[in-house]
Amino acid sequence: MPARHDGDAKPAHRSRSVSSPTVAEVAAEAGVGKATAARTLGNYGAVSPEARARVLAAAEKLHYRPNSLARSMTTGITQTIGVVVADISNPFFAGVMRGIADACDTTDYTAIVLSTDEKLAKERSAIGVLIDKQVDAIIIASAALQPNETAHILEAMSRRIPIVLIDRKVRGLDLDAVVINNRESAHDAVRRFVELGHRRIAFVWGPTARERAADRRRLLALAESWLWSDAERLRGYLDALDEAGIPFDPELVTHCEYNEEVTVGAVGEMLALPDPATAILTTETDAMVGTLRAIRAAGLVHPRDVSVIGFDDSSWASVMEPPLTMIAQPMLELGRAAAQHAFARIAGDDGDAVVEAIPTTFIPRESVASPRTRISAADGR
Amino acid sequence: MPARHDGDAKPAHRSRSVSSPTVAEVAAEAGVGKATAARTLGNYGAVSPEARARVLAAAEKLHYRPNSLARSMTTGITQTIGVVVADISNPFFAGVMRGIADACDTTDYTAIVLSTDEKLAKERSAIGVLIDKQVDAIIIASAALQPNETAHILEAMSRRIPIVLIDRKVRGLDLDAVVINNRESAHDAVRRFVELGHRRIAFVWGPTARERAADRRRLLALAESWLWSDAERLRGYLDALDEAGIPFDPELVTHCEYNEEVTVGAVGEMLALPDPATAILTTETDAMVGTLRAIRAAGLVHPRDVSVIGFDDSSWASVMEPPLTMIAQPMLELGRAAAQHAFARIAGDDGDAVVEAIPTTFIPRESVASPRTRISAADGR
DNA sequence: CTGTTAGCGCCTTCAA
DNA sequence: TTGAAGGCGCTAACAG
Repeated sequence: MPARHDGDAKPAHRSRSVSSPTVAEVAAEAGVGKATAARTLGNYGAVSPEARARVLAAAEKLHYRPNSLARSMTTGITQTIGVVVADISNPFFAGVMRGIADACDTTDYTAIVLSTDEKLAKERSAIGVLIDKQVDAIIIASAALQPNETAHILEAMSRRIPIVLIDRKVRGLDLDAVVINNRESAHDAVRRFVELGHRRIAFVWGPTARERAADRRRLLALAESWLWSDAERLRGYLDALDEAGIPFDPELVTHCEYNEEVTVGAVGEMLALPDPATAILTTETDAMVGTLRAIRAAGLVHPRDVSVIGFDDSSWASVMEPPLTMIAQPMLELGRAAAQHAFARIAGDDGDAVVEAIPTTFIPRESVASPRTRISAADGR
Repeated sequence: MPARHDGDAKPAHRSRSVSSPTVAEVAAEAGVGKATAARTLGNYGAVSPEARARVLAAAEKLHYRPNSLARSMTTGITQTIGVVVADISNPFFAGVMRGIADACDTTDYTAIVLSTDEKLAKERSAIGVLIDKQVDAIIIASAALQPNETAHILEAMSRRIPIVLIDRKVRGLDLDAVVINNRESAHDAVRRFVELGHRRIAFVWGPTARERAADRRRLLALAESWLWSDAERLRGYLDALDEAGIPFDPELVTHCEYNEEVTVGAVGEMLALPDPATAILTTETDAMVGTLRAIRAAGLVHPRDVSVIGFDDSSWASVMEPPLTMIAQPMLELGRAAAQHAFARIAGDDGDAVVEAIPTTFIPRESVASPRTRISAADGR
């Protein structure tokens, strides 16, 4: 015990170094007990105003900053929430992240972000990292489709970490979720096409097709194996078709595999049909960009030859010629709301899981018009 | 000392609960000392293969997971890096963030993101948060312009936290920096205009003007008070003008205040000049979108009436009619490179600060052409 | 209201 | 190589 009887060997060795002062040092400076200093510095417990003032003054003088690691270790609270998304560079998730970040710095929380590229393996390891980091809550846009793919989420739940789903619900998971009203939004867009007289309405969406659904029922069955948000949009599309008594035509539902090039080809075929599409709803930016390229490649012009509406507004949409009618998603609100739910759970709220559906905003511009007479489209050029 | 002589009172009370097993528990299970278990679990020190195997088996059996907080507290290493940007929802920073995140999950680091909205106050508090969280390094796109605005960064440096600047250098700070070759990129773009015969070349950029610079020298002086990256682009623009012997005209340098609406107005004026701009270089997305709107509002068409080139490519640029010629920034590479520098510093590299300039990619499309004869532009419509 | 005394789970001397 | 013991900075439980 060499340093034992040399009372201040260690303090002396460190107190003048770069490292921050500790509660004990502040207490000494203030002439109070360690606990009293700790109480005022961590503001908990009760301290006399007088002692409190002395401690605060000492802390100020010594430039005291609490060691958050030590604090977290004893309290189990890290003031950190983990965010798991497909891709932080995707404008949608970037917007969501911003919303979460805003909510965080209002409440002195801090956010850790992890991207999964929709890969379950990466998602699993992301959850592992967050558990190890002992985040106080997790907000996740999960790529899990089936209940048997949710083990990692259940694991986090079993450790009593509050979890909030964002953008997508996951089957079999009874958790808070913040989503947009996908189904209604798609339904509404298609209805607008219908009202203008369109009957050949196409749906250009993300998921990769494993097979081409021959009929409506089959398609809906397959939808179970796609991201919830995509499936909902498909349902909305079908809802509107039903409502208008328009039969489902598999040739008008085109998979773009979340890829612009694939979209160009797929939409090209759709436009070359004997009875081509006269209106197109796209579910994401790449799909819209690909669709526009396909329209142009076919020598057509929107909205004269084809009307288009797309999910995910962007400032670019307003300078297209003509400007594009879009469905804007409230990304910031989505993120903020998710964070609020997370905070509520952290605070102890153990009520039933709540699903919050935030509405999109329909932004009418000029890419939608009545269909041209079929004749001109068939032999026009 | 109530629990003192009751050897396992506490362990018994917790070992079967939800909390993870500790090194001590693993050690007990493996029948070795705590230190030996700790050594193999934290893989440091030397352990006999035999003991090691037993410990690993025990850890496996008990589902041991190290408590990263406890580990961080004793080692001072958090395996976390902090990222401070203006706005994580801005596609540029979102891309940079993705690059950083990719580098992080290759190296088992984790990233915390904070947005500042270019506000120094928020930046200061962000740095404070990161210091408190004890991140191992900080990557920052600082809004600091003058050496006297860098106290918070110096503070972090004094705590020996490695710092890497990204996107912008900061005057007075001798730190690693990863940026793009702004000046050369702008110079190159303007030179292309010149080569096609343009003489009335405009520069539409972000910063808010405090005053309208009357001449070249004054403008450069003012540039000191703008973000480094913006100032560099301006210099590149002026370089090209000099090279071509084109006199600087203050009416062709328009401030858009990072705002689309402002841009529309400013560019509108520029297009209404007696001797209007025939080519425009924009420094960011909002500026480009605003410029396109202004061009259209003036009843003009690109590139016939005005040629345009802009910084920050986007998939939308390719579907504009005609497609836009753009300067693409390597966002992912920027992020990755910054992370690499951070890791190197964490690993102990204490060489001189290095500035890495990553080149942009010029993407020629169809928004650039030779200027029309002045006459038609002057009284055309 | 206050100070004393224990830990939190880990890494790290140190002596064996 | 190994184990015992001490300490990181903080909160928490308990007397006073």
